[in-house]
Amino acid sequence: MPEPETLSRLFYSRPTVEVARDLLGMVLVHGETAGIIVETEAYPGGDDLASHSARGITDRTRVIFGPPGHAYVYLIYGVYRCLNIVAEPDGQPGCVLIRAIEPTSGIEIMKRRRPAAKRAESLTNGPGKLTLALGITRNHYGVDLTTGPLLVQHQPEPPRFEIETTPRIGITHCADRPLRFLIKDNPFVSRG
DNA sequence: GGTAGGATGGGCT
DNA sequence: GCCCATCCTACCC
Repeated sequence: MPEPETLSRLFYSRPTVEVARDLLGMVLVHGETAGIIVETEAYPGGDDLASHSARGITDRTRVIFGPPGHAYVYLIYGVYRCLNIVAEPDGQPGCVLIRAIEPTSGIEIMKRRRPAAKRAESLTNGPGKLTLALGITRNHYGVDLTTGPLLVQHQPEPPRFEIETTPRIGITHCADRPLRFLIKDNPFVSRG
């Protein structure tokens, strides 16, 4: 049984869409809690007006233009936090929103952090839910995911799965672009 | 089964 | 001052 391997900087230093697809099936780890990434969205920047980086470098978007493999965390609707992972080579914008995970470790801890979740499937089936369950806050803005304690690893024995592609959720600009990726028939995605 | 409305704060014009 | 890459509750089939 091989040891789980942490994804390297090179993994993230590729086109945003490729990184978004390849992150499916990887394991997101934070402390005692962990889960398999089952749903992502690509925000490639450039002419994609849905991307926060589309209007250039600001205090908030600076990390998206920096070296890949770092966390872009932001506050949404004044209430929740969304976790993104920076892609593309250093200097080019692009990040991947983690939208849902399938819990694998620390499920009791997650339940304590998510008292509103009635079923196991609702623990982490949304971007705001999974950051609560994993204990991710804006203090994680800019942290390096290749070193931890927040990191992404290969599954030792990855199962086979099909990838479904759809438009992204909850955006107004470029709402027709097929940049959302999910594991087909996985019950832990935010919506089928 | 479904959805309308509110919470709540920071980023940008 | 307006706009959100969301979630939960209440209420209605």
